[in-house]
Amino acid sequence: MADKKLLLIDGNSLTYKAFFALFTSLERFTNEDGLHTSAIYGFNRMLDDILKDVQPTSALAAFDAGKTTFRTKMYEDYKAGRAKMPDELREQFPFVMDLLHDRGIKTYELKNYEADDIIGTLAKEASKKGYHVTIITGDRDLTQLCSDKVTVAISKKGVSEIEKYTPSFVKETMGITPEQIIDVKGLQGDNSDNYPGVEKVGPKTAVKLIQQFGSIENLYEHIDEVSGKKLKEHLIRDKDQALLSKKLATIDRDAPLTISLSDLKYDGADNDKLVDFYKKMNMKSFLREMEGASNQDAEKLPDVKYTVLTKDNLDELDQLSGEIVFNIEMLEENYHVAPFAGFVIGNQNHWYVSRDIDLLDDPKIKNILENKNIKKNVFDAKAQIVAANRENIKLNSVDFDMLLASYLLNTLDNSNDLAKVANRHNYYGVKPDSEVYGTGKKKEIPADDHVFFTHIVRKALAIDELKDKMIDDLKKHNQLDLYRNMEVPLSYVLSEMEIEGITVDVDTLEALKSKFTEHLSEIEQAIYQEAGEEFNIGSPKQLGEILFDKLKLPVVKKTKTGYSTSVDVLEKLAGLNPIIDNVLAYRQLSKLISTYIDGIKKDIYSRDHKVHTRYLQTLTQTGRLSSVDPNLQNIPVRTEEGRKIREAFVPRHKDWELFSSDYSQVELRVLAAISGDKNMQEAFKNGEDIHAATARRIFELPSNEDVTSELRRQAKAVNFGIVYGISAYGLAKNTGISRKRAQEFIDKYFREYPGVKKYTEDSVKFAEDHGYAETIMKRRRYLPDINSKQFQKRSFAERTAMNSPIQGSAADIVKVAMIRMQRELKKRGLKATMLLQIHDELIFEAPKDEIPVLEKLVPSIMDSAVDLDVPLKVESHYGPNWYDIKK
DNA sequence: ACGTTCACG
DNA sequence: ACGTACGTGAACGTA
Repeated sequence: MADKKLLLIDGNSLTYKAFFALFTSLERFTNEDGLHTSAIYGFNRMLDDILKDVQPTSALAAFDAGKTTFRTKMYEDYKAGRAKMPDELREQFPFVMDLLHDRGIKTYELKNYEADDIIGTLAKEASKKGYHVTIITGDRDLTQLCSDKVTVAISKKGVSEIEKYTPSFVKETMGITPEQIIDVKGLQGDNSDNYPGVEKVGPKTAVKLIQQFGSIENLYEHIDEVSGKKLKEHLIRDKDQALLSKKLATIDRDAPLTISLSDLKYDGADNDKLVDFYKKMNMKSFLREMEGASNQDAEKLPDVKYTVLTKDNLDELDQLSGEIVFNIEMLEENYHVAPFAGFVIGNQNHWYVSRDIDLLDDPKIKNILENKNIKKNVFDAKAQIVAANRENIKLNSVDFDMLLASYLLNTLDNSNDLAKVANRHNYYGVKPDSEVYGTGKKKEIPADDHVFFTHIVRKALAIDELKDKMIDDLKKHNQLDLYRNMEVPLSYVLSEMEIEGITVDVDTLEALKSKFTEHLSEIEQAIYQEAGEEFNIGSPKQLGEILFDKLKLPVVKKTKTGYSTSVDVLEKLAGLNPIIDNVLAYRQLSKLISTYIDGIKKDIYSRDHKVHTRYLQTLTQTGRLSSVDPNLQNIPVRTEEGRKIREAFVPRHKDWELFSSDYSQVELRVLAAISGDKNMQEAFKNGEDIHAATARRIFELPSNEDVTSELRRQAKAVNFGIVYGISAYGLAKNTGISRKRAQEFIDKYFREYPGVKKYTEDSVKFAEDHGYAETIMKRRRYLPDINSKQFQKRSFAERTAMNSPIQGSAADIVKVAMIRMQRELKKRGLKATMLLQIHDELIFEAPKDEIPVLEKLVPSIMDSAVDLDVPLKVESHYGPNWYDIKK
């Protein structure tokens, strides 16, 4: 006889888990009746995985029967004070049960008992009868049911990750046996179930006590052996509570069930009903999977018709007008150099394709692409503009960029794979690139014309199909202005900057390299001397062994894998052994050589001696840009040696100069403006040094007294802390002051800047209510963890809620300035060219005689980019290279 | 592929 | 009791 396998599903817990895992996507999961379906969807995903994994012969889903249970009789406040279940979740429960029935799984609830007890009772009975039992839940407390016959699978983050607990795994992760979980819970209590345990005893202490004494009962028999006077007092005083809490935590394994194991046979789903259910729920991906499973080769992707373009049928394109989809297909991500695989152009009346990119150069196509009256719909406008430019075509009038729109709607929906983005917007008529092209070494353009052309046409069709809906969604978010007047125009600006590139002088890099290399080998020898042996200094592992095992330096911090040897650790050890300073110098030099000399050299194009970075416009969660291949936003500046790297960045013509303008304290000004804090606004309006002004306030210095550099430094740290979403812990750690002192600073700061205090509270509240944070230009960042029960997750989301509007609004401002700047340069016919953006700084190259113009023009455009209640301040510098840029 | 370290705003 | 300052990218060593 086959193995008997029972699957027990904690219905309530998994539905909850699924709902919150997909919380950010709540609005995406609805059916035609307006029913939310996120929890149903997530639940089904988990169910799929666990059914595949376990292959049960019997199954049951248990649910809670209601609020009152035998536990509320024992303790009135059990689970009291819980946040009310959101309506969007409550409405989904009946459908989760329907789903289970259609999938052939019974559901069961029992008055006065919780789902846990049903599961505990059946698990006990089944293991006696020789079943292997798997319990799937989101609740760690159920691990108390683990045994050699019972595995508890806990769904972790998301809907797809689970962790399986066996008795040995419980021991390993928690340090106690499954049976002891209730003892630990008895001592520590449970906040979410609202019972107390023993005062001042948390998880750490509870586990330690139970490891020592085995159980609560035995602990109280040997109460005299407990070390710690206060601890003992608390234990004695709260004894009754501890025993009660243990009882509350204990799952009842003898509940009076009215069903038996023989009722739970599992024979798989009722496929017809399930198809109907998925249709009703608008769950196309599950439908497709079912259809795929029943009919392997008939894929339910749209059939597409297309014409293969040749030199001889280009006249047909005349019929294209109004708006078209256009896509040059590239399999590599760097569109400056990626080989072209082919292209698609057209609309739903007619698609045209070809592998021959040179066709684009024919006026019959070129005129369409350059025609400003024909709207272009694309996926990743900047990539398409740059790619078209390689064929000497100006791709005018991009109207819809599916990637950009998706990113603005939700910064997390920014995959470079069109199919993934389409799926996020409930469109499934296109395969992921990986399925058509393969991945890694095997990635290639399909040799079969039909396979390749069908795929790129389906991609084009997806863009066309999704345009109206996504534009409409932008409207609903109030983001149409952000999309049309900021991000799309910016794509053009960035493409021009990338195409232009910045010149790098290789000889300067080489000269620096030989200097650095010489210095490096001296330091290397010194380190070997001091260590008494040769080793790989670049290996944190070997370095750790030398410093902490051989030289016996004190261990300050550990990482997951061993000793930490990071800068802040080494700086604490600096006085103890001269080797430390040498290691720091070694690290700095090898970083400069590998990343900024050898690294940059790899990215220089031989054709023009320039680097052409790509700005990623749809990556960061705040709205900033990032820069890759190479990253030009982190070229060294803070140390003199590193700064020298900047000598190699030069204007493209002799006698030209580099010109740079940067915002001064833009983030603090944004904070002053959006918080409305009068005191901080006043300081900026009076042109004060904000860090000094802050120091005067928090240290209560007379207004005419000079601020010492030390006090200014401390005030600056607090200002930074505020921008990052302050906590006493973080401020203390970063500045080296005590946590108490840090808290005093923060308190004083908030008294002096009450508007800022209100801002921090309001921005958290806004995120809690709306689920996202927002910038001055309506850029959004969703914060799913803002209502998390886990302190760490929630705290992080709260800091993000404070920081994102600040960092994001600053990013908005720079973007506006860039667009206006580019227009102004063109309008005035200047030769000056915008080359780089480094978050709060714009860098140009220009003939010397245009420098006086730029000195006036750039700051005036930057400081008037937006209208705030606080003035923006801009400073400018120029010189013959990026290093010698001076006032 | 992942973690650590370090470069920038 | 919890234990992180916000946002990035590249190189390297280790698995």
